[in-house]
Formats: sequence, C-alpha cells, structure tokens
Amino acid sequence: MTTQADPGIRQLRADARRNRERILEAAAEVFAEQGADAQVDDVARRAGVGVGTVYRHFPNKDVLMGELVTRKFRSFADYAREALEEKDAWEAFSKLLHATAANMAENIALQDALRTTSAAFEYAEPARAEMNAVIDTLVKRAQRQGALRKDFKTDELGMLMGGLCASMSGPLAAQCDWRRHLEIMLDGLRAKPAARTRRAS
Amino acid sequence: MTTQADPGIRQLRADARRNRERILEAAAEVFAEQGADAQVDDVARRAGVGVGTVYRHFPNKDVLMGELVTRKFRSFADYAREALEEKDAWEAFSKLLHATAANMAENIALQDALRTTSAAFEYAEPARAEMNAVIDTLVKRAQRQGALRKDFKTDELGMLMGGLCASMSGPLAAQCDWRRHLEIMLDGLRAKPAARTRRAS
DNA sequence: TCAGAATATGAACCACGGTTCCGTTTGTCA
DNA sequence: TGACAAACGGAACCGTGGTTCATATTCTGA
Repeated sequence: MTTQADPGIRQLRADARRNRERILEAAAEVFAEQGADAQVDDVARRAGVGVGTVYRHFPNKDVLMGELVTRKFRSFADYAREALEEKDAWEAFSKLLHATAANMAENIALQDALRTTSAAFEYAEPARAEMNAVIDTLVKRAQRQGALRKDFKTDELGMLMGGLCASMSGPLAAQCDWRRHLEIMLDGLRAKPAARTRRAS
Repeated sequence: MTTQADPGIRQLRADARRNRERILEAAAEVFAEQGADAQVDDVARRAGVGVGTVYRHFPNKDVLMGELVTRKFRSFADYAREALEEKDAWEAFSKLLHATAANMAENIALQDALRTTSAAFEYAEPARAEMNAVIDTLVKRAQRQGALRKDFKTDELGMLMGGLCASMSGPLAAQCDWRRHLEIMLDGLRAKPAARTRRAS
C-alpha cells in the first residue's frame, strides 16, 4: 500500500523507524494543542525533523492525521474491551463514554479531524468499524439488562459523540461544560421506566 | 463605524441599497450550500456584483457572515416569541428546538460559522443574547410546569444545539439523522418522574 | 572501511482565497 | 442637463501553508 505502515513488508532503517515514531508523537501533541489546522511545519519542528522527512513517512497531511485518528480509535476500542469486564453494563457504558469524552477534551485535533477532515476520517474507517464492533456488544448487553433504551443503535453513537466533541472546541467552548452535556445525553439514553413513552404529536 | 450598517446614519444610494440586499441574499444561499469556506468571489458572482462591491458593504468575510448569523438569531428569536403563545410549555420548547434544528439543517453555513468562525460568532453576540433572553422565559415556564428538568440553564442550550448541528455536517453527516439526535436530547432534558432514575430489569 | 541505497533536509514552488486599488460607471441634486 | 460624489468592477496583490525536489547525510551489509 502506501508506506511502511505494515511492519512485515519491509524493515525500516533504524533511524527511519525512530523518526516515524517521533513524528507521530509530535503530531499528536501539536494537533492536540492547535487543532486540525496546525501546520505540518510545526509538526516537523517539534519532531526535530525536516518537513521532507514528514512527507517521506506520510504522503500528506490527511494521512498523517488519519493515522493519529486510527490510533485513537484503537485505544478507545481497548478501553471498551476492558469495560466489558464490568458486571453492570450501564456502568460500563457510561464510563466508556466518559473516558472517551475526557480524552477528546484534551485533544482538539481529533474532534476537528472527525468533524471536518473527512479524508482523515475515511482513512481511519477500518479502525472505527472495529471499535464499533466492540462497543456494540457493550450496548447490546446494556439493553439486555434494561438500562439502555432499546431503540438505540450503536451506529448512532458516532453522531452523539461527534456532537459532544464539537461543543468542546470553537466559540461555544467557553460556556460549555462537556460533563454536563454528557450527563444530559446519558439521561436521554437511559431506558425509560417502562410506561409512558414520548408520544410525538 | 465601518459602513452603512446603520440605516439611520446616512441614506444609501438606491442602487447601493439594492446591491447590499442582493449580496446578503446571495451570501445566504452560497454559504448554505457550501459552508463557511465558500469563497467571497462566489458570493459576488451569485449576487451579480463585483468582489469590490461586496467589500464596500462589508469590511471582510467575517462581518458578512456575522451579519447573516445575526439575522438568523433574530429569526430564531421571533420564532421563540411565537412559541410563547402555546399553552403547553414543553410543546413550545420542543417545537422551537425542532424548528431551529430543521433550519440549521439546510444551512450548513450557520453551523460552520457558529462552531468554527469565532469572529462571525462574536459579531452576532448581541443578537444571540437577545434571542437567549426570549428563550429563557420559555425555559422557565417549562420548568414551572414540571416538564423540563429543573437544573437546566438556558445558557446550556447553545452547547447542546451546537453539538446537534455539528453532527449534521462533516463526515458524520452520512450516518446521522438529526431528528434522532434531537429526540434523544429532548428525552435527556425532560424532567424525570420525580424520584431518582430507577433500575428496571 | 567502503559503496550504494535509504533517508533526511529545507529552500523553493505553487495553488488558493481574502483583500486592495484605481479607473470607470451611475445616481443625485441643482 | 451637467457636475460631483458615491458606488462599482475585477485584475492584481499578497500572505498562508501544503507539497516537491535536488542535494547532503546516514545507515547497512559486505
């Protein structure tokens, strides 16, 4: 495919491997601080590397961001897997969302990437699908335990979390407390006490 | 200040007044279609006017967008005022959110402006404050009627709606149905049946 | 230790899009 | 109708930031 993303294809030279990692780390930091429109030059500088080197490892900015997003999805998936241990499915579910949100909160880049840079998002699609698969079992379990509203689809989670993250950055961020947002959202997701559902007019 | 934004200051020449309006209309269309990063040149073209003319009326792109956002806030405020007529405050409240969201849904520019272009957002701040004031009475009333959760602050609405709108555009838009998002959100806002949430099984 | 390939470097390139500028046109008013 | 200010037009300007490329450096295997 593209590059040395696959460790089996060909062994990178020692310094190259080191640089690649440095770049990824630097990118994570820079994007986290400045959001998706941070400059590639800054990433290079922070990594102590020339721009050209960045482009040797990643064909363009979108792929670089895509790689970061991919890693993030993977770590979320890991977290979800851990959450599966918990007996109380609702507890597990809400903790997962909380952790995810908290993580995003200090990582503006991801929000931006997920919401605006569609190329990066697409690049990370495989990882996202995998993550959603894990989360799906969590969701199903919470529904079976009667804690999560039955009509909720795991696929809808991206929409909700995307919205949550969106309000973290931008002009709205000022008057925004994401914990509060999440709280309201979770209340909306909780299964209702059986009777009296909303009757849309 | 800048220009003829204030109609009282000085009478615009007939053609200028006409053009100003045309530009605003064109801008609304173009931004609605292409989002906040539509080009000023496109706006000018659509308005059948030179770029220079656009800049004669609006010092820069941000102010142009700010003006659009301002108008939008005003129209939302109007809608909220109408909603005050309704006896059932919850009905009024949810209808307001629904109408607002629907409006945003076909107006990508606003979402973008509200979420990313902080300059435009600031420009429209007065209108926003006015709008919130109207909505606040609606909120208070819904709370007095016991339909809306007591701990909800009107100021939090921006955050929630911002999030809702965010998921309408961007890569997430695909798998996103904002009506669904709103439904969940409203469920989260509804006052709970008195006691603490209950553990169904 | 050496050759050659892999990798690094960063100045330069280029597209894009907001903004300016000045010659031209148009409305207004006497 | 004539004169002048107001308004218009749109080519040119300019900063920004992603991307490239020719040259220099470094690793690796023999």
